[in-house]
Amino acid sequence: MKENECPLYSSKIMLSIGDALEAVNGKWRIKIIAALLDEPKRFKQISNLIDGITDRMLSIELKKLEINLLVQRTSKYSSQAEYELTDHGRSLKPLIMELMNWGKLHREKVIGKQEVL
Amino acid sequence: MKENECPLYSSKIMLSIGDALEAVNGKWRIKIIAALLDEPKRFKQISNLIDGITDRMLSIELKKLEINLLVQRTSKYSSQAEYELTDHGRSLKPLIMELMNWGKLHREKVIGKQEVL
DNA sequence: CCGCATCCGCTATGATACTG
DNA sequence: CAGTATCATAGCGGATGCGG
Repeated sequence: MKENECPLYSSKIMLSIGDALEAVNGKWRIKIIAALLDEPKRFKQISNLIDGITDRMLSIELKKLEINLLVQRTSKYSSQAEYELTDHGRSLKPLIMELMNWGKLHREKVIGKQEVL
Repeated sequence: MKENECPLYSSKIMLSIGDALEAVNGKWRIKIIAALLDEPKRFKQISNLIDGITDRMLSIELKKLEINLLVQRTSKYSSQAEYELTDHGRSLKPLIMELMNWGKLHREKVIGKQEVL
């Protein structure tokens, strides 16, 4: 039975979706990963790329990403730490691409036409 | 300039990601869409497919999905309403597939190996 | 300047009971 | 069956300020 053809609402599927959401959900984590997709960056660089994020949230979310083995912190010296994606983190790239494309589409279709959400 | 080659952290990209996340974020909305991917369903059917969701949350999230034009409610009679995805909602299918596959991978790689998050 | 901790309000989510 | 109303609460996220 091919995975992609089996009932979309099976509980195994829901479980997988739940797992993925847990690792990645919230306002910031996807954006942090997107910011790191091309190359390792330092705290402040990431912070500058993500509009609206506070140091506090960036710090917290980076930690969660480390726990989930998506981001690896390479502390050279103190105050010189760099953050980079693990291979596993990089495996999110297709997902992020999809999200990006869909977001563009969604903006065109829905946002702006109704001024809400 | 090809979209997939341009800097991943450009603010336009971040904006798209933000738009997508807004439409879809939270614990439940992706799962609700997944539950509706194959065919229209009624309130209770959806609720039964999504482990842990309460009537209250399902009601609230369905409303948000309607506002974002992802789900359409076809009220036949009262107490016989059906929910189905709009075309726009269906356009999330590749994203959900990606999420699902990645979630499976993530569970194998990370969850269970460390019992956390 | 870099990252993190404390304090705190607010929003998202939950439990439960109720209505048509 | 298909929701809504009320109440409670954990965690998110912002402001600010501390310690390298």
